[in-house]
Amino acid sequence: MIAKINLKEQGLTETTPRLAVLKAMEANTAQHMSADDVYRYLLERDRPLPMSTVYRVLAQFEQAGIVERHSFDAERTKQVYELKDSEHHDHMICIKCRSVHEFLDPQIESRQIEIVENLGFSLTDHSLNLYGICAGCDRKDAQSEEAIKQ
Amino acid sequence: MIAKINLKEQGLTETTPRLAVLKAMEANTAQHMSADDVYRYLLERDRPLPMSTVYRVLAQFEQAGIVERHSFDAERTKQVYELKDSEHHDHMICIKCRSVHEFLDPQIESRQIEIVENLGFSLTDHSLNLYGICAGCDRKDAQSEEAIKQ
DNA sequence: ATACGAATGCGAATCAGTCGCAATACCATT
DNA sequence: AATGGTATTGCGACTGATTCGCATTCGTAT
Repeated sequence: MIAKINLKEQGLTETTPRLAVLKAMEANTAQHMSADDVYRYLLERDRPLPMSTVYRVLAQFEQAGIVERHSFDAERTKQVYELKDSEHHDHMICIKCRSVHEFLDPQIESRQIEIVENLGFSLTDHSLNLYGICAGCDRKDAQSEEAIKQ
Repeated sequence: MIAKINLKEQGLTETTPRLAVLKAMEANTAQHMSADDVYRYLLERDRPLPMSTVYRVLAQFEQAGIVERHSFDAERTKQVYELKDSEHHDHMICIKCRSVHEFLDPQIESRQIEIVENLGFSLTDHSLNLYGICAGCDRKDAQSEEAIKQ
Protein backbone atom coordinates (compact mmCIF):
# COMPACT_ATOMS: atom_id res chain seq x y z
CA MET A 1 0.00 0.00 0.00
CA ILE A 2 1.30 3.39 -0.89
CA ALA A 3 0.71 6.21 1.54
CA LYS A 4 -1.44 9.05 0.23
CA ILE A 5 0.91 11.54 -1.33
CA ASN A 6 0.69 15.20 -0.54
CA LEU A 7 2.36 17.39 -3.13
CA LYS A 8 2.99 20.30 -0.79
CA GLU A 9 4.82 18.05 1.61
CA GLN A 10 7.11 17.10 -1.26
CA GLY A 11 7.82 20.74 -1.97
CA LEU A 12 5.58 21.00 -5.00
CA THR A 13 2.74 23.47 -5.29
CA GLU A 14 -0.61 21.89 -6.03
CA THR A 15 -1.53 22.61 -9.61
CA THR A 16 -4.23 21.03 -11.72
CA PRO A 17 -1.83 19.20 -14.04
CA ARG A 18 0.21 17.81 -11.16
CA LEU A 19 -2.86 16.59 -9.33
CA ALA A 20 -4.14 15.01 -12.52
CA VAL A 21 -0.91 13.12 -13.17
CA LEU A 22 -0.77 12.01 -9.56
CA LYS A 23 -4.33 10.72 -9.80
CA ALA A 24 -3.45 8.86 -12.97
CA MET A 25 -0.49 7.23 -11.26
CA GLU A 26 -2.49 6.33 -8.18
CA ALA A 27 -5.22 4.81 -10.29
CA ASN A 28 -2.70 2.56 -12.01
CA THR A 29 -0.36 1.30 -9.36
CA ALA A 30 -0.69 -2.19 -10.75
CA GLN A 31 1.22 -1.29 -13.86
CA HIS A 32 4.23 0.71 -14.80
CA MET A 33 3.10 3.77 -16.72
CA SER A 34 4.82 5.38 -19.67
CA ALA A 35 4.33 9.10 -20.28
CA ASP A 36 2.05 8.06 -23.10
CA ASP A 37 -0.02 5.84 -20.81
CA VAL A 38 -0.53 8.77 -18.48
CA TYR A 39 -1.38 11.02 -21.41
CA ARG A 40 -3.98 8.60 -22.74
CA TYR A 41 -5.45 7.89 -19.34
CA LEU A 42 -6.03 11.59 -18.77
CA LEU A 43 -7.38 12.08 -22.27
CA GLU A 44 -9.96 9.35 -21.76
CA ARG A 45 -10.85 9.64 -18.09
CA ASP A 46 -10.07 13.17 -17.12
CA ARG A 47 -8.99 16.26 -18.99
CA PRO A 48 -6.32 16.23 -21.66
CA LEU A 49 -2.85 17.43 -20.80
CA PRO A 50 -0.20 18.15 -23.42
CA MET A 51 2.51 15.55 -23.64
CA SER A 52 5.18 18.06 -22.75
CA THR A 53 3.42 18.75 -19.47
CA VAL A 54 3.07 15.06 -18.73
CA TYR A 55 6.79 14.64 -19.22
CA ARG A 56 7.58 17.70 -17.17
CA VAL A 57 5.38 16.70 -14.29
CA LEU A 58 6.75 13.18 -14.26
CA ALA A 59 10.26 14.61 -14.17
CA GLN A 60 9.29 16.87 -11.27
CA PHE A 61 7.81 13.88 -9.47
CA GLU A 62 10.96 11.92 -10.03
CA GLN A 63 13.08 14.71 -8.59
CA ALA A 64 10.77 15.01 -5.63
CA GLY A 65 11.08 11.28 -5.03
CA ILE A 66 7.42 10.60 -5.74
CA VAL A 67 7.98 8.31 -8.68
CA GLU A 68 10.78 6.15 -9.92
CA ARG A 69 11.81 5.88 -13.54
CA HIS A 70 12.79 2.63 -15.21
CA SER A 71 13.70 1.49 -18.64
CA PHE A 72 12.74 -2.15 -19.01
CA ASP A 73 12.45 -2.96 -22.61
CA ALA A 74 15.85 -4.20 -23.70
CA GLU A 75 15.30 -3.05 -27.27
CA ARG A 76 12.92 -0.16 -27.35
CA THR A 77 14.04 2.39 -24.87
CA LYS A 78 10.77 3.70 -23.62
CA GLN A 79 10.81 4.80 -20.05
CA VAL A 80 8.17 3.94 -17.52
CA TYR A 81 7.32 5.32 -14.13
CA GLU A 82 5.92 3.88 -10.94
CA LEU A 83 4.91 5.46 -7.66
CA LYS A 84 7.75 4.99 -5.25
CA ASP A 85 6.76 2.94 -2.27
CA SER A 86 9.19 2.81 0.57
CA GLU A 87 10.55 -0.61 -0.36
CA HIS A 88 13.09 -0.88 -3.10
CA HIS A 89 12.55 -3.83 -5.39
CA ASP A 90 13.82 -5.42 -8.56
CA HIS A 91 11.89 -6.46 -11.62
CA MET A 92 11.15 -9.58 -13.55
CA ILE A 93 9.80 -8.84 -17.01
CA CYS A 94 7.93 -11.28 -19.22
CA ILE A 95 9.17 -10.81 -22.76
CA LYS A 96 5.91 -12.25 -24.14
CA CYS A 97 3.19 -10.37 -22.34
CA ARG A 98 5.33 -7.52 -21.00
CA SER A 99 3.98 -8.06 -17.53
CA VAL A 100 6.27 -7.00 -14.73
CA HIS A 101 6.66 -8.85 -11.48
CA GLU A 102 8.38 -7.18 -8.58
CA PHE A 103 10.61 -8.93 -6.10
CA LEU A 104 13.19 -8.26 -3.48
CA ASP A 105 15.93 -10.66 -2.51
CA PRO A 106 17.97 -9.74 0.57
CA GLN A 107 20.72 -12.12 -0.43
CA ILE A 108 21.30 -10.39 -3.75
CA GLU A 109 20.96 -6.96 -2.22
CA SER A 110 23.65 -7.56 0.36
CA ARG A 111 25.92 -9.34 -2.07
CA GLN A 112 25.82 -6.31 -4.37
CA ILE A 113 27.07 -4.11 -1.58
CA GLU A 114 29.92 -6.51 -0.87
CA ILE A 115 31.02 -6.58 -4.48
CA VAL A 116 30.95 -2.85 -4.78
CA GLU A 117 32.86 -2.28 -1.55
CA ASN A 118 35.58 -4.67 -2.60
CA LEU A 119 36.18 -2.47 -5.60
CA GLY A 120 36.24 0.80 -3.73
CA PHE A 121 33.13 1.88 -5.52
CA SER A 122 30.30 3.64 -3.74
CA LEU A 123 26.85 2.50 -4.76
CA THR A 124 24.16 5.09 -5.38
CA ASP A 125 21.68 3.02 -7.25
CA HIS A 126 21.20 -0.21 -9.09
CA SER A 127 18.86 -1.99 -11.39
CA LEU A 128 18.37 -5.68 -11.73
CA ASN A 129 16.03 -6.81 -14.46
CA LEU A 130 15.34 -10.44 -15.16
CA TYR A 131 13.85 -11.17 -18.56
CA GLY A 132 12.05 -14.36 -19.40
CA ILE A 133 8.69 -15.98 -19.87
CA CYS A 134 6.16 -15.94 -17.09
CA ALA A 135 4.20 -18.95 -15.93
CA GLY A 136 1.06 -17.76 -17.72
CA CYS A 137 2.69 -17.34 -21.11
CA ASP A 138 4.60 -20.57 -20.72
CA ARG A 139 1.32 -22.40 -20.31
CA LYS A 140 -0.14 -20.68 -23.35
CA ASP A 141 2.96 -21.62 -25.37
CA ALA A 142 2.62 -25.26 -24.41
CA GLN A 143 -1.04 -25.18 -25.43
CA SER A 144 -0.41 -23.70 -28.84
CA GLU A 145 2.28 -26.27 -29.48
CA GLU A 146 -0.27 -28.93 -28.63
CA ALA A 147 -2.66 -27.36 -31.11
CA ILE A 148 -0.07 -27.41 -33.87
CA LYS A 149 0.69 -31.10 -33.36
CA GLN A 150 -2.90 -32.15 -33.90
CA MET B 1 40.59 -12.65 -25.01
CA ILE B 2 37.96 -12.84 -27.67
CA ALA B 3 38.31 -15.49 -30.33
CA LYS B 4 38.80 -14.20 -33.86
CA ILE B 5 35.37 -13.85 -35.34
CA ASN B 6 34.57 -15.19 -38.76
CA LEU B 7 31.52 -13.65 -40.32
CA LYS B 8 30.75 -16.55 -42.61
CA GLU B 9 30.70 -18.92 -39.67
CA GLN B 10 28.07 -16.70 -38.11
CA GLY B 11 25.94 -16.92 -41.22
CA LEU B 12 26.80 -13.46 -42.54
CA THR B 13 28.35 -12.83 -45.94
CA GLU B 14 31.60 -10.89 -45.79
CA THR B 15 30.99 -7.41 -47.06
CA THR B 16 33.20 -4.36 -46.77
CA PRO B 17 30.94 -2.53 -44.30
CA ARG B 18 30.57 -5.57 -42.06
CA LEU B 19 34.30 -6.17 -41.98
CA ALA B 20 34.90 -2.52 -41.20
CA VAL B 21 32.47 -2.48 -38.28
CA LEU B 22 33.94 -5.72 -36.98
CA LYS B 23 37.41 -4.21 -37.14
CA ALA B 24 36.21 -1.13 -35.30
CA MET B 25 34.73 -3.28 -32.55
CA GLU B 26 37.82 -5.44 -32.28
CA ALA B 27 40.03 -2.38 -32.05
CA ASN B 28 38.00 -1.07 -29.13
CA THR B 29 37.27 -4.02 -26.90
CA ALA B 30 38.26 -1.95 -23.89
CA GLN B 31 35.22 0.26 -24.18
CA HIS B 32 31.56 -0.08 -24.97
CA MET B 33 30.91 1.47 -28.34
CA SER B 34 27.87 3.45 -29.39
CA ALA B 35 26.84 3.48 -33.05
CA ASP B 36 28.24 6.97 -33.15
CA ASP B 37 31.59 5.82 -31.73
CA VAL B 38 31.82 3.24 -34.48
CA TYR B 39 30.82 5.80 -37.07
CA ARG B 40 33.47 8.26 -35.93
CA TYR B 41 36.14 5.61 -35.59
CA LEU B 42 35.61 4.56 -39.19
CA LEU B 43 35.45 8.14 -40.38
CA GLU B 44 38.82 8.90 -38.82
CA ARG B 45 40.73 5.67 -39.19
CA ASP B 46 39.18 3.86 -42.07
CA ARG B 47 36.59 4.75 -44.61
CA PRO B 48 33.32 6.47 -43.76
CA LEU B 49 30.15 4.44 -43.49
CA PRO B 50 26.70 6.00 -43.35
CA MET B 51 25.13 5.92 -39.93
CA SER B 52 22.23 3.85 -41.17
CA THR B 53 24.64 1.15 -42.25
CA VAL B 54 26.46 1.24 -38.96
CA TYR B 55 23.17 0.70 -37.19
CA ARG B 56 22.13 -1.99 -39.59
CA VAL B 57 25.37 -3.90 -39.28
CA LEU B 58 25.37 -3.66 -35.51
CA ALA B 59 21.82 -5.00 -35.50
CA GLN B 60 22.88 -7.88 -37.75
CA PHE B 61 25.79 -8.60 -35.44
CA GLU B 62 23.50 -8.60 -32.47
CA GLN B 63 21.18 -11.08 -34.16
CA ALA B 64 24.09 -13.26 -35.10
CA GLY B 65 25.28 -13.20 -31.51
CA ILE B 66 28.50 -11.39 -32.31
CA VAL B 67 27.79 -8.35 -30.18
CA GLU B 68 25.64 -7.58 -27.21
CA ARG B 69 23.61 -4.44 -26.83
CA HIS B 70 23.24 -2.55 -23.56
CA SER B 71 21.64 0.62 -22.40
CA PHE B 72 23.51 1.83 -19.35
CA ASP B 73 22.73 5.43 -18.93
CA ALA B 74 19.78 5.59 -16.59
CA GLU B 75 18.58 8.86 -18.06
CA ARG B 76 19.77 9.18 -21.60
CA THR B 77 18.87 6.17 -23.61
CA LYS B 78 21.78 5.75 -25.88
CA GLN B 79 22.65 2.19 -26.67
CA VAL B 80 26.12 0.74 -26.65
CA TYR B 81 27.53 -2.48 -28.02
CA GLU B 82 30.33 -4.80 -27.02
CA LEU B 83 31.79 -7.87 -28.65
CA LYS B 84 30.29 -10.88 -26.98
CA ASP B 85 32.88 -12.98 -25.26
CA SER B 86 31.81 -16.35 -24.01
CA GLU B 87 31.49 -15.21 -20.41
CA HIS B 88 28.41 -13.35 -19.41
CA HIS B 89 29.04 -10.49 -17.01
CA ASP B 90 27.31 -7.65 -15.25
CA HIS B 91 28.22 -3.98 -15.21
CA MET B 92 29.17 -1.37 -12.69
CA ILE B 93 28.83 2.14 -14.10
CA CYS B 94 30.44 5.24 -12.64
CA ILE B 95 27.91 8.05 -12.82
CA LYS B 96 30.70 10.65 -12.80
CA CYS B 97 33.13 9.50 -15.44
CA ARG B 98 30.84 7.02 -17.20
CA SER B 99 33.47 4.32 -16.99
CA VAL B 100 32.14 0.80 -16.97
CA HIS B 101 33.60 -1.99 -14.91
CA GLU B 102 32.62 -5.56 -15.66
CA PHE B 103 32.16 -8.23 -13.06
CA LEU B 104 30.65 -11.63 -12.55
CA ASP B 105 29.41 -12.94 -9.25
CA PRO B 106 28.49 -16.63 -9.14
CA GLN B 107 26.51 -16.13 -5.97
CA ILE B 108 24.20 -13.58 -7.55
CA GLU B 109 23.96 -15.56 -10.77
CA SER B 110 22.78 -18.70 -9.04
CA ARG B 111 20.46 -16.84 -6.71
CA GLN B 112 18.71 -15.28 -9.70
CA ILE B 113 17.96 -18.67 -11.09
CA GLU B 114 16.51 -19.82 -7.79
CA ILE B 115 14.24 -16.79 -7.53
CA VAL B 116 12.98 -17.22 -11.03
CA GLU B 117 12.33 -20.91 -10.66
CA ASN B 118 10.34 -20.37 -7.49
CA LEU B 119 8.00 -18.21 -9.50
CA GLY B 120 7.59 -20.59 -12.41
CA PHE B 121 9.28 -18.13 -14.67
CA SER B 122 11.85 -19.19 -17.25
CA LEU B 123 14.85 -16.92 -17.51
CA THR B 124 16.12 -15.97 -20.95
CA ASP B 125 18.26 -13.03 -20.04
CA HIS B 126 19.03 -10.55 -17.34
CA SER B 127 20.80 -7.32 -16.71
CA LEU B 128 22.29 -6.11 -13.50
CA ASN B 129 23.68 -2.61 -13.51
CA LEU B 130 25.21 -1.05 -10.45
CA TYR B 131 25.47 2.73 -10.52
CA GLY B 132 27.78 4.67 -8.27
CA ILE B 133 31.05 6.49 -8.03
CA CYS B 134 34.27 4.72 -8.86
CA ALA B 135 37.39 4.83 -6.71
CA GLY B 136 39.07 7.27 -9.08
CA CYS B 137 36.27 9.82 -9.08
CA ASP B 138 35.79 9.43 -5.35
CA ARG B 139 39.41 10.47 -4.86
CA LYS B 140 38.99 13.45 -7.17
CA ASP B 141 35.84 14.48 -5.29
CA ALA B 142 37.68 14.39 -1.99
CA GLN B 143 40.46 16.49 -3.48
CA SER B 144 38.19 19.19 -4.85
CA GLU B 145 36.41 19.40 -1.51
CA GLU B 146 39.81 19.97 0.07
CA ALA B 147 40.49 22.70 -2.46
CA ILE B 148 37.24 24.45 -1.64
CA LYS B 149 37.96 24.44 2.06
CA GLN B 150 41.24 26.25 1.65
C1' DA C 1 31.37 -13.22 -67.31
C1' DT C 2 26.46 -13.36 -65.73
C1' DA C 3 22.54 -13.17 -62.95
C1' DC C 4 20.18 -13.29 -58.83
C1' DG C 5 19.26 -12.06 -54.33
C1' DA C 6 21.21 -9.86 -50.45
C1' DA C 7 23.25 -5.70 -48.66
C1' DT C 8 24.15 -0.86 -49.01
C1' DG C 9 23.81 4.34 -49.52
C1' DC C 10 21.01 7.98 -49.35
C1' DG C 11 17.77 10.86 -47.42
C1' DA C 12 13.43 11.09 -45.43
C1' DA C 13 10.74 9.52 -41.55
C1' DT C 14 9.80 8.14 -36.84
C1' DC C 15 9.90 8.01 -32.04
C1' DA C 16 10.70 9.51 -27.43
C1' DG C 17 11.70 13.21 -25.08
C1' DT C 18 13.08 18.32 -24.45
C1' DC C 19 13.06 23.41 -24.98
C1' DG C 20 11.90 28.39 -25.56
C1' DC C 21 8.77 31.53 -24.68
C1' DA C 22 4.49 33.93 -24.22
C1' DA C 23 0.29 33.20 -21.58
C1' DT C 24 -1.64 31.65 -17.33
C1' DA C 25 -2.32 29.84 -12.73
C1' DC C 26 -0.98 29.64 -7.86
C1' DC C 27 -0.77 31.82 -3.55
C1' DA C 28 0.80 35.21 -0.21
C1' DT C 29 -0.36 39.75 0.72
C1' DT C 30 -3.29 43.71 0.96
C1' DA D 1 -11.95 39.82 -2.98
C1' DA D 2 -8.44 42.20 -5.94
C1' DT D 3 -3.32 42.45 -6.85
C1' DG D 4 1.29 41.24 -7.97
C1' DG D 5 5.18 38.48 -8.57
C1' DT D 6 6.93 33.99 -9.35
C1' DA D 7 6.34 29.31 -10.70
C1' DT D 8 4.06 26.56 -14.00
C1' DT D 9 1.83 25.55 -18.23
C1' DG D 10 0.51 25.13 -23.22
C1' DC D 11 2.00 25.32 -27.55
C1' DG D 12 4.75 24.13 -31.24
C1' DA D 13 9.18 23.72 -32.84
C1' DC D 14 13.33 21.05 -32.07
C1' DT D 15 16.74 17.43 -30.98
C1' DG D 16 19.12 13.05 -30.89
C1' DA D 17 18.91 8.34 -31.62
C1' DT D 18 17.39 5.05 -34.49
C1' DT D 19 14.74 3.04 -38.43
C1' DC D 20 12.76 2.74 -43.12
C1' DG D 21 11.92 2.81 -48.23
C1' DC D 22 13.83 2.31 -52.32
C1' DA D 23 16.92 2.62 -56.14
C1' DT D 24 21.67 1.07 -56.77
C1' DT D 25 25.52 -1.89 -56.04
C1' DC D 26 27.94 -5.83 -54.39
C1' DG D 27 28.97 -10.86 -53.32
C1' DT D 28 28.64 -15.30 -54.73
C1' DA D 29 27.18 -19.45 -57.04
C1' DT D 30 26.72 -20.71 -61.74
